[in-house]
Amino acid sequence: MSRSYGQYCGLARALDVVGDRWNLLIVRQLLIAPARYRELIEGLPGVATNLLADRLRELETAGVVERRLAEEGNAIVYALTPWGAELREPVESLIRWSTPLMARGPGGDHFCADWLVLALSALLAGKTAARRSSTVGIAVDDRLLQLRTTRSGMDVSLHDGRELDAVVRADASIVLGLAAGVLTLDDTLGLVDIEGDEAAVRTVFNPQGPRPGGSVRR
Amino acid sequence: MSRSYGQYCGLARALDVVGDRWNLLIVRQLLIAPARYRELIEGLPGVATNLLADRLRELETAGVVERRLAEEGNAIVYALTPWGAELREPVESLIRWSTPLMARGPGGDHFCADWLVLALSALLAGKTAARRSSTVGIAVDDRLLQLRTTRSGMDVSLHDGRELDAVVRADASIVLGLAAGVLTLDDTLGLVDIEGDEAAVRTVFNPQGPRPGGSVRR
DNA sequence: CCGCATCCTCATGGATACTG
DNA sequence: CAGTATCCATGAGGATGCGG
Repeated sequence: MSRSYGQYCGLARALDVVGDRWNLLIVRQLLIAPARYRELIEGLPGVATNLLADRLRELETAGVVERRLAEEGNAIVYALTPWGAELREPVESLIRWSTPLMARGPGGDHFCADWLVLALSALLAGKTAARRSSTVGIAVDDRLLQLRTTRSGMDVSLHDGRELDAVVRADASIVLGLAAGVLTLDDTLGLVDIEGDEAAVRTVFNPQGPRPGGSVRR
Repeated sequence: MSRSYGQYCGLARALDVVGDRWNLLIVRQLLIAPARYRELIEGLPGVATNLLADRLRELETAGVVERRLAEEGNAIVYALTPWGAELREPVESLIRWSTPLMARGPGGDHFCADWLVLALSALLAGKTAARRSSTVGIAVDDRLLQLRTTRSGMDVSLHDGRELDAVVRADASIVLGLAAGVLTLDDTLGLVDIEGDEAAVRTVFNPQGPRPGGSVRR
């Protein structure tokens, strides 16, 4: 790979830059948050260290990734350039497209709760009816994500320590089902733990409110 | 390649299906129009014949592509399944992202005017102010595309023989510049040929009308 | 002709060991 | 910790063959 398609076509030229194996997954990790080399290795199970180094160099010369110096000390942090960050749209489009593939469940695949940051962003965009601002935590495994809704839109990220109006705990596949609209909170009684302001959680995952006849837990 | 990432992540699973080299370009060709094997070879300069056969089989078993029998006779025609056609969104997102890469111009790359069907669709979506319905032809090299605008949106395809309100002729890079909003019709005096209803063309490429002080040709 | 399948060569990816 | 270096398996690319 790394060989150019040699076609004057937007898709072909885009793939010349990000079409090589692992490249878009590196972008995924950096869309979740800037990261150090070691964190990238951990967030990309299966990648070979030399490949990661090669890809980071290629993406840097292409203008997608940049190396920064960490605030504390001399550590290197990789982050997306502004143009690289614009890959959020195509990446989230692919995540939406993959819904039928995710419905099979995890199988034996690796899983990292951080990946849900992008999936939630992709699946909930434009769907959450935010009548009021709130910040909801999503706890999966031992990771905590946060979902902020405002009148102007929503934003998903890793938890940054701020106060949460509510916390939901559930398996990844449940969270994905809720976000994709395949499941409702009422469908998943007993599989989802809610602490705090349940109404805030419903605003995110179940805007139309409880179903006629559905019971509300807790 | 063709090796799975083994990650329970929408992006990784999407790339397991369409991330292999050539796969998304095959999808591109089929988004433009269903095609026969020979047409795919011609629209994918550089692909090896065995690779194309392999990829088509993989995409078929994955449920992205299907083989159909041509109306006349026993020829095989490849087309996208409904799920495969939903790749239009991620593909057009990547095309929008690639705008800086296309601004360099064609260089020595292959070019096929059909590819503009997707680029125009990606770049003009939501931008054309269609006060009235019209059908405009775009002539590049010896190919003719058509662009239909209605109040409900727009649609780009290969010309299907219907009557055209106007025909624009220009180089690919000019057409792309116009579609991306980097160029206006007034910028490109002498580089764009317009026959027929010029107002219909402006509705597509230059909704805000001629610039203050800009002159109108013909 | 069209629609592939085979064969061969070489670049690329994957795994592991190693180094500043 | 942040990468290189090395070796080997795999996959891409090109030419060619072959049945319908």
